[in-house]
Amino acid sequence: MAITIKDIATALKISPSTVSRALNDHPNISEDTKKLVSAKAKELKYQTNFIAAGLRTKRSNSIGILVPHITSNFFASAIDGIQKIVSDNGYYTIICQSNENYHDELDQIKSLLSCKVEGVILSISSDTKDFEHLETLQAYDVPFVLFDRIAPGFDTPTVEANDFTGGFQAVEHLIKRGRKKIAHLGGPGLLGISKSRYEGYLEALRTYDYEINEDFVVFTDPDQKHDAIIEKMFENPKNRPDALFTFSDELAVEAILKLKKMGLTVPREVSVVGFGNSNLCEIVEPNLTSVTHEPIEMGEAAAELLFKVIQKRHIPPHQLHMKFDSRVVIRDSSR
Amino acid sequence: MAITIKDIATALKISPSTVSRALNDHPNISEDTKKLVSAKAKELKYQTNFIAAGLRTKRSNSIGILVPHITSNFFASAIDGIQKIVSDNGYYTIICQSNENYHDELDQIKSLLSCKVEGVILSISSDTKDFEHLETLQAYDVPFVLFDRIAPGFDTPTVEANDFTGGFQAVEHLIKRGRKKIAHLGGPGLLGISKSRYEGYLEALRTYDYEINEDFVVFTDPDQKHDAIIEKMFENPKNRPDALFTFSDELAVEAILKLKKMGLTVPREVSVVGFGNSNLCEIVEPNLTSVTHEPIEMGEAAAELLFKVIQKRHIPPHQLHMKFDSRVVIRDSSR
DNA sequence: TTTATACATGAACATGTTTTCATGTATATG
DNA sequence: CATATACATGAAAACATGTTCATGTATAAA
Repeated sequence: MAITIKDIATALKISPSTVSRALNDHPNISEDTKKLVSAKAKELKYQTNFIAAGLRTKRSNSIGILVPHITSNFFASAIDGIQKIVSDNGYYTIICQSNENYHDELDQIKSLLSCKVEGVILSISSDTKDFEHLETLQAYDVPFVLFDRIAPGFDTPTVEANDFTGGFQAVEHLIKRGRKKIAHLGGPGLLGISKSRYEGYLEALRTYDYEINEDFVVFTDPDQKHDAIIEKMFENPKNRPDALFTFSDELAVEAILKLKKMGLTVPREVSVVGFGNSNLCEIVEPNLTSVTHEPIEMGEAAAELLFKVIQKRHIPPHQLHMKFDSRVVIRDSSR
Repeated sequence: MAITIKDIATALKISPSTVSRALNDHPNISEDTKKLVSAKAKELKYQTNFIAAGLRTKRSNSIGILVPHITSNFFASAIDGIQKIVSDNGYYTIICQSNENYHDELDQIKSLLSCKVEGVILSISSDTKDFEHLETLQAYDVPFVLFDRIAPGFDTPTVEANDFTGGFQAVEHLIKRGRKKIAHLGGPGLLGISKSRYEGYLEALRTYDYEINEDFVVFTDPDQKHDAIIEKMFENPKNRPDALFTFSDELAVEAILKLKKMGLTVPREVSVVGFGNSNLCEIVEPNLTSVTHEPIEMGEAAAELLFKVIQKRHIPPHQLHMKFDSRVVIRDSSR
């Protein structure tokens, strides 16, 4: 049987209230009894029952994290960053996955509400078109921070990469390498980050007076086979792109593998630039040039923002919507 | 303000007890009132307060997962498998990382105890020498399942890969390819799985009457630089291994990259076999031959076992300690 | 001496649910 | 008709904690 504050109370012949206050370092309690209580607590190996405490205070000491999937370099590392801050604050995390699926996302939000999490860090799925569930969060007064993939029109902090400039820089880099026909393999069409990276691509082309060729742009689904798309994009020798900027490193790797299978050499015939600067970059051959995307720093920032909201501390306006700038890490795939 | 069972009760002019029973599908409640209650619950968007329910029932509807780190292909996928079963059972998970660090592991166990998780799936860190914290779990009557990396001598279910036969098969494969001097880059020395894979390596050598050369075996630390180790192992042309079996795919990839830098061709001069059959295998050049290690299936099995213990259902002895057999997936790195 | 004030503590209630025990009604059995 | 039984429900306790309110003591101020 687990021991409670009552046990400590009877052992010391004082009231449970005093024990509770002593443990919570309440100013009304004398130093003497505080010492007595904490000594006894240690002796009896007392562990706070967070459930009971939470029921009373309506605080669960937990926050929820909802991401599309944890088996992804970016999100796994982001969670890493979040958890660091969260445990520093004495909280714990409940991690949920939406599997890039709107209905799962809804369910998970509901279950987070049932757990009475005090806040949520969330990255919307590529399947999500409407945002009623976020309104539900607001209705229940559960603060949340939108992470990486943000939903527009909510008065809540956001943490994202500067996808636009990231895309711009990637393409600018290819242009400066002398590439003339630059293609783009985009992400899921519904996602804002897909659009932003694509806009960056477009803007770079415009800036350098490049012609925009719609055949050179394809948006992809996450669970789709991409081989055929890549093949189609590069099969015509007369009108073949000589460079490719992809939405993610994963896509870039797929592309490199496929291009090599098609007998095209990277980077000589086709240069490739990915997005994410993940560990894959130094494994694939040739090593992949990529745009940085800092999951750990972004995760930490998101968690810190969330705690500021939870603690109702003031957030200076310029910190409310954080954009992490990217840079291009040049490797062999575009040299 | 969140809606409670009382709100439903007053709205329907019945008692909270009836509402509770109706929601929990208690047999004493008539079908009519059940329908009435669930309709009202839906109308008011009632969400069970798991905290309050948990206080009463001493059940938290949560289980803990404690792994060395979630940013690893294997553990991320394992968590995926676990979560599938867990959410099917109406539970949620609290995921903690030990960062391969014994003290963090202790802390996390304590915090899981405070959260009153009903069970724990855990994979010990490579730093863990003693197992007092597991005795604490037992003392508090919290059931746990040891996952992948097991601690010896506990009367609790275990789920692991058959690392011994995995190692054996990997090396047997290299032998059958005609390799004569087979080296082994092992995992952290304290881990049972490192030892088992190494034992499999040894046993294969013995079975085929190979000489055992101690210079060809090195155990590695997880946060150590491995380049120097690999260089040393292969620098001497007179006594250079012609094959390498590594503890993990990550190590194998590191080895392949380093070997190529050293001007050695894989697989002609050195064949390499990894362990894990992760997504890296088809990215690295040449594609990596590897031993399968099924994280999703193992995760599912662990979760199912844990629920059997939690529900005090009988576990047939042969299911108590599950070993997942591996097979060698042959790719270019050993062809 | 009386009154105010600070301080340390205890009694009792509140949190939202589940569950035991009690209760009342309707039906079946003797 | 009286009693037993099943059934549907309500009242109240229980879970472990935090917190409000009350209380008593000791010290300081008038």
